[in-house]
Amino acid sequence: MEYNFIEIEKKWQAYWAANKTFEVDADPSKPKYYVLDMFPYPSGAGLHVGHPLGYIASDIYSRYKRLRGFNVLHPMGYDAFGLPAEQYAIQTGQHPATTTENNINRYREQMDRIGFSYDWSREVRTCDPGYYKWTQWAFLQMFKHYYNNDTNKAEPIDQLISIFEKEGNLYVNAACGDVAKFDAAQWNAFSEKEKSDVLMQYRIAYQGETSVNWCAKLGTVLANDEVQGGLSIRGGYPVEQKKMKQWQLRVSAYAERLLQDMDQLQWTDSLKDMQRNWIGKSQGAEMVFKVGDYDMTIFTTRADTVFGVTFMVLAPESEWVEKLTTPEQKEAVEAYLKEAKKKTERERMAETRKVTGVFTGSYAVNPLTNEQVPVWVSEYVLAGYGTGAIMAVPAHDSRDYAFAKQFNLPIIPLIEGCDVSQESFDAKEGIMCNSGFLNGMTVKEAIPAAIDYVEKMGIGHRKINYRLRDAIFSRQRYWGEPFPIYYKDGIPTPVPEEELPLQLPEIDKFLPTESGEPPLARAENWTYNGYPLETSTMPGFAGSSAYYLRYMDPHNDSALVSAEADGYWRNVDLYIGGTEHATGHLIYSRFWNKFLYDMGCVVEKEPFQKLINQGMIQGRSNFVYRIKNTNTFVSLGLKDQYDTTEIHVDVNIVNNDKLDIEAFKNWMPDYATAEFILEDGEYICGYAVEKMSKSMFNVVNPDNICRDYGADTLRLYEMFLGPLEQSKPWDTKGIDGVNRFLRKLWKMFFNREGALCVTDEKPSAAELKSLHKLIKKVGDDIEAFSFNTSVSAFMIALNELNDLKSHNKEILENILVLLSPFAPHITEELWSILGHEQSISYAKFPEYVEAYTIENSFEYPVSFNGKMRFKLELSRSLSPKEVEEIVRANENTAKYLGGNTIKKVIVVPSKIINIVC
RNA sequence: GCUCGGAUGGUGGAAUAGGUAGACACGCAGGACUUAAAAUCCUGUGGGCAGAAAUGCCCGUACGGGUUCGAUUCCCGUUCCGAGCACCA
Repeated sequence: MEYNFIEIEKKWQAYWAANKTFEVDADPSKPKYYVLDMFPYPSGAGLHVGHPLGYIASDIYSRYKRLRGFNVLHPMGYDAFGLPAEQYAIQTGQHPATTTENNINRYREQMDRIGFSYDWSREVRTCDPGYYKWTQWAFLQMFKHYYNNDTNKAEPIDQLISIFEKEGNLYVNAACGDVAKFDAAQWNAFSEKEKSDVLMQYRIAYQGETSVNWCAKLGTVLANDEVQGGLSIRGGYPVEQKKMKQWQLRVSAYAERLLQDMDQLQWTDSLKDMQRNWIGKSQGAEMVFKVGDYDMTIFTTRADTVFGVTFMVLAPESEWVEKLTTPEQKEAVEAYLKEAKKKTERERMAETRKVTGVFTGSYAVNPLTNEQVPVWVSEYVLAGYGTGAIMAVPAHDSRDYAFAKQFNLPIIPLIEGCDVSQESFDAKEGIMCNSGFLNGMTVKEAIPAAIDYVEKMGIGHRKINYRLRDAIFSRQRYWGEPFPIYYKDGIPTPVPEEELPLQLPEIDKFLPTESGEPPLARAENWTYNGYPLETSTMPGFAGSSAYYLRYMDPHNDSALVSAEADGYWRNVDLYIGGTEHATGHLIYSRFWNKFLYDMGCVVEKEPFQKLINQGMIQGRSNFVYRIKNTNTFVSLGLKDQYDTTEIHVDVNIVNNDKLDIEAFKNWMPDYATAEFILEDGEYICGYAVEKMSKSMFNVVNPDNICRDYGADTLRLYEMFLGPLEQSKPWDTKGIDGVNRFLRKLWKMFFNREGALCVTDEKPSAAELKSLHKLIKKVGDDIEAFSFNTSVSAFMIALNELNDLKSHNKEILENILVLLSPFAPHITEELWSILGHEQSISYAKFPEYVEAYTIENSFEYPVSFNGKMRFKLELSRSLSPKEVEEIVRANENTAKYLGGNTIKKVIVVPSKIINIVC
């Protein structure tokens, strides 16, 4: 009987689907385990061999947990709203829904071939109205809540309104924008519009004028994590800063909780670091500097350096600029502002070394020295952080230093012995000098001492700042969730919840309108009760922020997730996905979850308990070398003798870096007449590790691998390639090894005639030893996500059993169970051939028995130097005399052991390898 | 610039509460089977030296130091590579 993987895989995939093997229900009698993959955006290119890496890992873990008796929730869906489908629609006129549907079908087909154990009855698609109803619902809840800093949670905005009616906002401590103080009488006298404007400053989902990343080419704003180096991540178009009115989410209100609650998560330190960095907490002080009649507040983390302040700097966008510019400087300042405004973000970055600035003409008074220092304006101060104004200490801040050098401002060193003639001394260490009452203190002492002092003087106070900004939540695009908001006489008003979902309207063209309105403005009757509806749509992260909750209860019409389903499944135990979402999705999702937690909708504070970042699978490109101006190609080893051009060649016509010359000639018409300079009769190609992409001809399609080797081989090989979390290049050439392993396994069950040849006798000690070593290793490795070494362990065990000529049924059955998470199809087939009627998924993970793995254990009481007693546990039997010799031969070791009682010494001939005292 | 991670044979990678470095696999070389090829199986495979051989000795985990009886593993410094952030006061 042959190992016909094509038939076997088709058969069991159909079996699982027909028997609903992997569909689960909440079952309080069993412990739950929730394994989640980051759902994919279904792109037109389909899956390449890198995409399923994480899915395979999570599938192995899910199947493993089932064998361990857990009720495993393992769902999959699609992040289906997004820019590529919309851009494709603009170019071709094809509706994004159609493109998306086609792509999803393709993805599904590809995933099904790999044999995943998803519960497809729970599939979600973010573009499905039944799904985005709850995205819109969550947005409305955020619109209807504000963040109370005293209770440290989101609370209904109605409560805030009743407070306003009673006492205004005088005693309200809430996360909010810029609002003037008012009392109850003033509030009650406000018009509807004024009230709406005030409340807008408090809402968690709010509309506000802000500086945004505007991408003219895409015609939309982008979030900070969608921009990199001044270019949009999608498309790579220039992005500029622009003041616009946008919907935003008050993520910043949750900064501290997002930071604190990370401690309870089992995420990698590097990922936590990335989030900590992004949140960017810094402790410092706000301090008031007098400028004429004004009190100007600045933020600093180095209160100890106030004695070294020699100038002040304002951000160009700061409101102080206008107030402080003197008539004489007006012209110069305005010219500078105009210049700064014109620059895009990208230009600013390119000129990062160039120091620019202008003097306002005003002077501030240093509150500790009473000296006057000039106030400047410069781009290097950001309006969005702190107060948009800083005190400059050139001696101890490199940016202030560069500025001082450029404009010839004084530099006063404040730390004993530091040299600031060439560069600033930024380190927070040393003994203070030139600093009045701080002299003689270390920097670490001086910082709190200085803050205490200014607090006592009433000119400042401790303050914590975060870099984390509120998330811009509107996009000027078509293919996203519409906002359930209409404008009643200019007042943003929510569409009633019971009328959700507010469905995306049909439009004829997907471009912005001629007047620059978003595409939704093209829709006819895009109104609610005659009032205009919001024309922006929500960004990509909206739909992906709570999808893990929806999987728990995907068909519920009356709630995002029922209390029962949420109470049982709680949160994701294991989340697997790429690290690229560290500062996007993984922050937004945590924020979203915390908001729902505040509302009492979910029971867990954090959505993803354990998180594994699978590495990227890169492409391995091959090159041929064409001699310039000829059609002759020279092999790698000889190319240095010629002037050549490196050309990518399709990796599918290269085997072990050897070019299939005939295939190459047929590859492209240009090469039909190509000539070759060979080495040893072969054409050897060069190679490089690059991103897997069509243009580099290095894309390997999983469908082809499944066709040629089978899904089980693909699964094993992807795991065998290296540690899950590490990025590594795909190289098909190693795949024969795992394929051979599966064929060997198959052969152990059948004799030459193809008849089943397993035997029923009791397993031998050697067989049991191999098996139980494997049980231990595989169990430990899966728990540690070290799948590559467990694949090796299977190979070793099989080699051992082969050497023993073992066909023992009991042993083989156990091995099938152990292997079933990795290679589900072949194990199901063999399992059923052995006479089992139920799927192997219902088997139990074998119990490890340590006794089987210890072959020889001897204890030798040995005296050495007349003092020590050795108790030896040996990997083979040795005479006591032999042992003594060995110990004597390792005299240094013996010295080290002096006086201790040795419990265990593992000995190999002539060397001691392990000593346990 | 700051933060984090990494460097082991021809290749992917094993091995760390410090204890036989190179498991497993690919590739390569040789052999068996075959008219031949494929497939399969067997043997060898870090480098150097000695030996007819079994084998023995020396060197070796990016580089330089340190701790230790013993370091791929821990500490300090250097180089290179990768990822993230980027004027966050």
